[in-house]
Amino acid sequence: MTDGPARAPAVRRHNLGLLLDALRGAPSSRASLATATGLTRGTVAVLLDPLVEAGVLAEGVPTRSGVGRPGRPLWFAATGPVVLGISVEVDGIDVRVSGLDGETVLRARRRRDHRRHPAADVFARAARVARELADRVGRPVAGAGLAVPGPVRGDGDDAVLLQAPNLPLLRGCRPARLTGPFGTAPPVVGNEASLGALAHLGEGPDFVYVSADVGIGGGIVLDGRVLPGSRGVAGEIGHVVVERDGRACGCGGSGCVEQYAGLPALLGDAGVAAVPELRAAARAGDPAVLGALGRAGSALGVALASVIHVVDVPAVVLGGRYAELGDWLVPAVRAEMRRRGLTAGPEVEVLASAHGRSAAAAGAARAALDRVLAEPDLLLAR
Amino acid sequence: MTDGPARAPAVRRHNLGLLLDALRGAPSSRASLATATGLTRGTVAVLLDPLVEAGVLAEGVPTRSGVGRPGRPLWFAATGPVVLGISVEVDGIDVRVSGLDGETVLRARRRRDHRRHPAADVFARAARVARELADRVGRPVAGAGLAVPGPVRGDGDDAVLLQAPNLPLLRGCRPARLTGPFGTAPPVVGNEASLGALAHLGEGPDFVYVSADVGIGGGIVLDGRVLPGSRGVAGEIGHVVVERDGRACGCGGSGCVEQYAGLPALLGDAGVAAVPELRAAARAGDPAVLGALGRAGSALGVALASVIHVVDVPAVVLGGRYAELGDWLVPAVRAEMRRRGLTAGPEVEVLASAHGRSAAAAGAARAALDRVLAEPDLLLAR
DNA sequence: TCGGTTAGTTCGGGAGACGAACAAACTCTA
DNA sequence: TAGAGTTTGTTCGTCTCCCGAACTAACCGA
Repeated sequence: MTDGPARAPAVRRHNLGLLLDALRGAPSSRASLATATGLTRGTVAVLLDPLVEAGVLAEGVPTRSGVGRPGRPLWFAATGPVVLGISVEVDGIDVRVSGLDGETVLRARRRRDHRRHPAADVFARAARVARELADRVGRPVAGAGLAVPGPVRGDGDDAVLLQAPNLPLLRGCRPARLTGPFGTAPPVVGNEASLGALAHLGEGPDFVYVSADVGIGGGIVLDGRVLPGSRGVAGEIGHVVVERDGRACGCGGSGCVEQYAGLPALLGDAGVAAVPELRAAARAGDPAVLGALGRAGSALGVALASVIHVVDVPAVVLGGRYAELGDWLVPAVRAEMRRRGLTAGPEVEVLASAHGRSAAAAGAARAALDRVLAEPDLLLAR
Repeated sequence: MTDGPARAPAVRRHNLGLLLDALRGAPSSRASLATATGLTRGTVAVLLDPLVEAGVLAEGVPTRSGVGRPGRPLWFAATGPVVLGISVEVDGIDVRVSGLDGETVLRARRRRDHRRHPAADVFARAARVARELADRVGRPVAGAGLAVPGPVRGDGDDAVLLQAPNLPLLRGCRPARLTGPFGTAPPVVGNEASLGALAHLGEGPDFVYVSADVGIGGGIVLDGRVLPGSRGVAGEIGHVVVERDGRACGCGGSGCVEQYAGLPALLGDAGVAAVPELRAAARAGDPAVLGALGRAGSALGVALASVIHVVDVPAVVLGGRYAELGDWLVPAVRAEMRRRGLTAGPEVEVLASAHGRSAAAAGAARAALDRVLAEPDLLLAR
């Protein structure tokens, strides 16, 4: 409701969003929803009854609890609409189907090298895979989120993928037009790291997410929303400087964290070829590998100290391939940040992502869910 | 309208805010406001007539323009309510009185060393000075903004000044309770650098503001609002790292920009005692001083490159004492950012503040104005 | 002087939330 | 076991606020 005049329906939409948001936590009766949201019991009934009618919400038997007439709990129906999270990656497609309560219903990963395929082909295929999965679930689709491997500007059908370092053929395309709509609306399109951040909202409404893949990406979540940036490239934490006259970087600068804590740098420093190997050596106690991990974590800690001084969030989540290396990186990052006046633990928490490589699809589903619950008409349109 | 249920009055408030916002630009007739906002002519009249009645808005004579009945322009009355911007600083109080159109009506600076005075005394005096100024203007006060020299957590009466490096006696106080309300509401309380940023909204809705005084402060403005931070200390750009093993900093870390581009570092490097002297020497072409300015600007550019990679804004404004040194700092900052892949000019603009030392009071007035226009009931309450 | 056009006002209607009243369902107590 | 007390869900009248259409007012041009 940032722009444009408000009319009566906007009030309904707002209040319905409030109710669905409250319902996200646990099943509740109309009366408890009323006290939770500040609405009247009557209003709650008027707003939710159409959704019960439409099969979006299910109504349980009265649950006795203390004195008075017991309330009948409402929850998101197990046969009601779902949202899709779709992540288009260099080497495949990752899809997740979630219920409106956020629970994962089904997930799948299809491996395929996308580097030689044109944008229309890649996104059409992604959409097909996602729709097949939804068909298998047999529940209507209320919306979708689409994670893409590069910065995005604009929203919905007009969203354009500005560049894609690892998939040059996708550059400049409009992903939502290539997939078509899901339910009645185009998918929410976002950068994979930005959307990946959203998968970690359980950690709180404010945090920084840093994810390593080929480069270092990230997302900054403030008040439950990802910082978009005016050109769609916010959260490029890989190019935060840790040493002004340090190693040359592909961006043209020198001393960017990516050159110290990026996967290529880390693997090179450790003298191994791939992450699983690195993990195994670290677990075996290889001192050279442990040293490399400590140095990478320390560089990351320097960069994150800068970031946190700027955006002031109380938590850091390490994701992507970093998640697999959390046992060694997290302590190193913590130590460096503590050294820089940010008391890790009570003040700034540092932790490894529990999602790992599927964070983008999970976050895309979450973005779709947020959209649908904020725009509940999408649930009744079909 | 982030939280809580929406009722009919919220719609009115929203739409009235929309109208006043549209009116901020230039006088407009009811009909043109209607087309600008998407409301009906009738609705515009219903919403604005009480404000005309109350003397907040003034109505002009019909202005003939083309065919048809000419509209009667409305604007913020020159005798209507004003907002106050108050900045409490180490060495004095800066106050600005602004009309609802944002025009400055009156300003004043009272010098006084605050270091030995307790918080209650300092803020009571600031409030008295501000109220005196408002009395002299003879227009009612609709609201105020209060800039304080340290990080702030909370809002309104509950806002607490977490610390004040240069005025230790103010630490932990609740400024809004010490000044009392202005109009019917407590002042908007914010950090001087955060609010100072708001003074530069003319440059666009998204930018980074960096201000040097004793330390380096800053504010990040996104979509016209200052990033608050979860602990009230967002925008601490002074502690962005430029050289991980560089000079030790008071924050406990090492290599923070503040140690390279802060005023003490800059003056020490240049071998002069104060900013005016520095300016004079630079203007005279003193090579040592020019070198020091170049080095400081370059360090600042490194830090700002990091910041911009994180928050992705298209402009940087140098304020505080930096503003006076813009002629030499701006080119150095630009050069360093360009070197790091951020094309200064078209992509990221770098410029010096036109407000200089009065930015905090100006920004505080702007914050108050935004609050009042978003909550137009404040205009009718008195 | 009379259409054409735009501005401002008035009035009926609709959307949506509130509050009070009421029926339903359960617990507790005498 | 009956009734009092309590809480839930529903219904209905009322209020606020907006829209759209109709009407009057004011100005231009032929």
